[in-house]
Amino acid sequence: MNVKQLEYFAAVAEAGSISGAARELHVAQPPISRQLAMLEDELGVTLFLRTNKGVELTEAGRCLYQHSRQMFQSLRAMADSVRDVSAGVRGQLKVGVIYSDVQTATSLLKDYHQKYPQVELYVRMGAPGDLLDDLGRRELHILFLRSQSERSFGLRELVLGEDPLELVMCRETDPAPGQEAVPIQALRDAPLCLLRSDDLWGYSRDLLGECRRAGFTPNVACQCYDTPMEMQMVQAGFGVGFLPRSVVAAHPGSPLYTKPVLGFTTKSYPILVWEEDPYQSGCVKRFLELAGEKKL
Amino acid sequence: MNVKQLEYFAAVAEAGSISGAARELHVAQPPISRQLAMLEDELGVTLFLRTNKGVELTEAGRCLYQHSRQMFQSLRAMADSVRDVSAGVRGQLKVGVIYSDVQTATSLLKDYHQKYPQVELYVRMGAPGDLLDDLGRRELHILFLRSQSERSFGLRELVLGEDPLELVMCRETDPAPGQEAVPIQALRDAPLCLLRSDDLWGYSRDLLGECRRAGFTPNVACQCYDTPMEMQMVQAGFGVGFLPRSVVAAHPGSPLYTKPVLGFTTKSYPILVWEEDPYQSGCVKRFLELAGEKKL
DNA sequence: AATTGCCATATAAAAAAGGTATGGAGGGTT
DNA sequence: AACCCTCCATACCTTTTTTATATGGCAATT
Repeated sequence: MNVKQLEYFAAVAEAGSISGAARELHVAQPPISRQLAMLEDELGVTLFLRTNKGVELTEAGRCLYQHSRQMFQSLRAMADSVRDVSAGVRGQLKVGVIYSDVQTATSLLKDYHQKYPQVELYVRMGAPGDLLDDLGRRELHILFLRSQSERSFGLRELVLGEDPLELVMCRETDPAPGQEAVPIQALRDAPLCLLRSDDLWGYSRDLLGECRRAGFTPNVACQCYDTPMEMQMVQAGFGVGFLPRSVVAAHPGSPLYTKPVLGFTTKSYPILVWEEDPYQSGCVKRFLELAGEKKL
Repeated sequence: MNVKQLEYFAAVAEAGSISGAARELHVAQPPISRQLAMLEDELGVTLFLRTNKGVELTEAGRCLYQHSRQMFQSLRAMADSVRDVSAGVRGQLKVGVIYSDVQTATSLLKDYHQKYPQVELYVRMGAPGDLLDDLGRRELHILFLRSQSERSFGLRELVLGEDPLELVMCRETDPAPGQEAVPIQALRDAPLCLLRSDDLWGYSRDLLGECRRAGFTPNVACQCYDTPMEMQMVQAGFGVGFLPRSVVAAHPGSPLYTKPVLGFTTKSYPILVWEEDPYQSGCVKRFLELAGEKKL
């Protein structure tokens, strides 16, 4: 059974005659007769009653006609669907996001979803190491990370913005109350809650280095495995945290607030990370395009 | 787009390589390469990533693969469906039944439905004239009628059985209480409820002729257009009816009962009537076959 | 009786698909 | 490092399939 045979068949059914269908299809009459006969042969069924002024569908022919209409529609839908997937209009996009990039990610993903509403989005939050593992296993397409994550070979990245690193505190733990910025010396006695320094974020290390340069070793009250936990600890009064400003700014109702460290200008950069791959899926390509535009 | 192209494509997708699919399909490798390229060209889409040890589906390819599996299934289902319709295993059967044939019809249709459960049955009850009109308009395939209906040209019929014509009465109107059969003379004074004599049933006429031969003209209290109405009138005490025995026997709880007219042997024959047509639909053919077997 | 429109068949021409030979590319092996 | 092996793509030729042309039969209409 052939698509062309079905098309001929449907044309004959609609024209009510073989020669009529031939005129409609701009082919000669005998080929249609023959293809029809072959179709009937293959099915072992009479599809038309041949009368002297045309042909008439049998019950089986009517059945085939209905099915073939659906078949044509399915074929069109299939082609469209495939083209959409290829263009990145339809498909799947699996994204990993570290805790501190939630705001950046949700904002960009919102724009993306508005532009490509048919793409199924899968989003997971996690520690950068886990996310990078999943990226390597091709279980994620794109990660939202921070710039100081360690680089693996074959990964590409796109900087999405910049984010000053600031101290996080609440009123009770503020090491420099009333001041806009905190002098580094004010950290001499303030207990700190930092992200684990052997984790992929490097900025805790940077702060410690700054303190050492200022002549003291700070009091690290707690090492946190992830950003939300650090914020919880800071909020509980364990000490002063140190995070990208936007992370804290994203919780407007929170008692926490941030202040820059005087003279400390190192910044954190939210980045996209993905596998180098010349045959990237359409969805990933479109997403990266959009991210590139948004950044400009 | 071609079914063969889809088959090649699916085989390649399953084998993971073009040459593997070629071995599987017992064709050379280049034709498959070529058909695949043509399919990709037509869709404007890359379906496989060519690697050095085979090929790998792209997202679009995966999409096409899923669709094509469904497509193959639909094609098979279509062919099966068409063959079933042609064989009369699936389809529609539209049947008309006169009032007095309800028992015969339901019994035969029950057997038919048991044997061909996938056929959609449409059943309507009506006066023989209306049913014959619908048969002529091809809105019904088969009628259950009685033998004395007038014959139209091009109609065929099959006798399904025989049914003695008997008087219908209740205790109050019994013209020969205590007797097994009613002598014709007992009808001299009994009011009769008969089916319209110019209707297609002729047996009312036969009874009147019998009375005339016995030397009297009976008292026709009421002419009924249909059998159920006649039974209602008889039950209401208007008079004695005259119907095929099975019609009354089908109402076991009824106060009505029948008795033969002494010496009256004309019978009513339930028949099937259908259009003479060499290209009868499969369902009709199977139904008539079954009716023929049952009769034997 | 002749004409017309329809479908089916036979044959020749065109198109499509398949087969063979071959080359380049990337891995693995010696 | 040279070689071989597998895989895919291309070129070219052969076979098959499909189309077009010509023709005949059939039934209905003029």
